[in-house]
Amino acid sequence: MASFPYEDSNPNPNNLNPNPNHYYTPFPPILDPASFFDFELSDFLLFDDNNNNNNNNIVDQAASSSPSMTSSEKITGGGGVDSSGSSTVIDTGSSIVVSSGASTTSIRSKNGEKKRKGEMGCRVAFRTKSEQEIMDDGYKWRKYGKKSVKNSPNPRNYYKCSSEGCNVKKKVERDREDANYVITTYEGIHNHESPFVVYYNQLPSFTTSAPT
DNA sequence: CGGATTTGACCCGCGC
DNA sequence: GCGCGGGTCAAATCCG
Repeated sequence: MASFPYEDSNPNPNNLNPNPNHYYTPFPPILDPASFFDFELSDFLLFDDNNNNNNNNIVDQAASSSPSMTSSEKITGGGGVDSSGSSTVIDTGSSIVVSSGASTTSIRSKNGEKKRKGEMGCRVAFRTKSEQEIMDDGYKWRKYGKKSVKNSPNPRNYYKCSSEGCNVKKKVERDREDANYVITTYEGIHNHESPFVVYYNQLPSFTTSAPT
């Protein structure tokens, strides 16, 4: 497997992950994504709030303008997450983008105090070809909102990680151009292990090392 | 019956 | 200042 950036052993001192004790992205170390996920991984999108002022448009660009290769070029060329850029490309035409979360947009917490989105940690968006919008990524999510999106016939669903004390959120929406694709955006970093990982590590026939 | 989901209302930032 | 759009809340409802 190409080197996904979700491993916590990233030696890069510029690693944007504020919490090196956990996975760089919300993904558990799935050994065989093709079997674990019932969808075709088609397009990863990179957010780089530090280097790109308009990073929020990346999803829109990838969603509205069909060629997914453009997003790949952004990632490899920008190298916002890892200057080497090599870890961002996972497959031809597919790329992953992780944001450090430096957005200045304020959000409101329950008690009324404001937080910056940047404090949410990294943000990861990717597009997948799937009939299902709900993808089991090993974490337990609780739906807390649904909104129709402008210029899109498809609603956007909002989920929070149901683990206590974990503020990771994800948004799921269908590609406005191609309903066969689902755009998933993760915000924040889990402060706990994936239940899948815990279970996985307990299996006697497997160790923590991932196969090649 | 308890937890998850639904869904309309509400809040806030931003652009005009 | 106002309207729009995105994001969140929370009561009602659903479901196992």
